[in-house]
Amino acid sequence: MAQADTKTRILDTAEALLQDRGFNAFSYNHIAQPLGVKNAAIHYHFPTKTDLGVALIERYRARFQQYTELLEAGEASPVLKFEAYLTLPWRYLRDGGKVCPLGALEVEFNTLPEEMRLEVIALDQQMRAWLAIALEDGREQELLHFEGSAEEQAIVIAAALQGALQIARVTGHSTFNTCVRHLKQELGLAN
Amino acid sequence: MAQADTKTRILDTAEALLQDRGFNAFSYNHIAQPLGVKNAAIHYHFPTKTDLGVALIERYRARFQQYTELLEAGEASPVLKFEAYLTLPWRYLRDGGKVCPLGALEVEFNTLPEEMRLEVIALDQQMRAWLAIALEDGREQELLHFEGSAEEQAIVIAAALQGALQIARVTGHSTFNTCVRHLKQELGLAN
DNA sequence: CTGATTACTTACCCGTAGGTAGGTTTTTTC
DNA sequence: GAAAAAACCTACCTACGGGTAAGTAATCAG
Repeated sequence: MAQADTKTRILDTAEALLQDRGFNAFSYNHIAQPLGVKNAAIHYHFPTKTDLGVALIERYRARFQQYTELLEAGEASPVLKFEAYLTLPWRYLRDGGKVCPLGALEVEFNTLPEEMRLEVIALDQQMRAWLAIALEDGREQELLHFEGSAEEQAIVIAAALQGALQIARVTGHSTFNTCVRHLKQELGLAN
Repeated sequence: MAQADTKTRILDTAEALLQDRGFNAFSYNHIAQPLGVKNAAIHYHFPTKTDLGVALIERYRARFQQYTELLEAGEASPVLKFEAYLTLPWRYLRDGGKVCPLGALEVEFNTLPEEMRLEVIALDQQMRAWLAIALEDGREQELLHFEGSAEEQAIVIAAALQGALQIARVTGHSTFNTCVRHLKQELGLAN
């Protein structure tokens, strides 16, 4: 816990690799080298790659939790919450054309160890459940407009954003912006 | 070219593996074993994995080409074309919870050799361009309703389907159906 | 000041990945 | 029916994957 926290730097590097290349496409050495450390050092902090994967997803979850708590504490409006949700993939795209971690993990889902799968499911539900509540609140306050259940709407939004991030890799960033604009319009939001 | 065409069976197996586990997560042995053949046999037909990958995507392209030509020949209406487009991911999902090949390849895009990347881009554009034309025709004939350009609409549809297939892995098949229903409604289609 | 703990390194191990060289069998071609 | 081409198999190679054991340097706790 002295020099800039190696454990955190490992997670940071692994996270970037996950969203850049996928979980199966990076190794302990891919993490170790940029940190100027040997791969055994990674094993010291995360004995197996499964451990690392689980820790990664748990950190996403904790971060999302904090993020939403901050929004709740700030009495954010449903519209702001929705836009805050959009900010996440938007940052991924801007930060080197990264992809949504859930998308990456879901594509490789059948190769993941059970422990990681459970975390993926938990993260997916956590995020979409929160979005659904925000959407429902927005509709009740007549700020957002849509038909069907809020859960269904949340699925469509999550799916579109996830897919858009991926397609943006081959078609350019505008793809993502197009999707966002479309989703906003659909919900009756300006611009 | 005698006993059921090994080359085709290799591509079939590789295709299933790609959509089940991703490109980096299967090896020549994963293909060879179910075919009752040694991995050198795969190398005989596809010297490198890149060759195999390129051949795979080219086959997707050829198949889509045939599929659309059939629809054009049958004078399919824009609505039928749109529904035919929906059929593709729907089959993937039914066929063992597979994922859209484009989604899988895009997630791993940064790990793919240049030759494969070019094919991915070509497949992506081929599919979305065709969809866009169908959508535009549908709007002109007042069968489909949407705002903005058809290309943009095609992006949103492709992204949503792609993402929905992935999310369906952790949330169940209904996720995908929800998205499809939503997209149809949005275009002004019944059911 | 010492013993224990933390955070590593060095030096391995084994399995698998993609790939190759050369031989063998089967099929085709003339 | 012989030569040639196609479709493999055997046996291997090297590189890298995840992972481990044992040692070391530095810090910390009493």
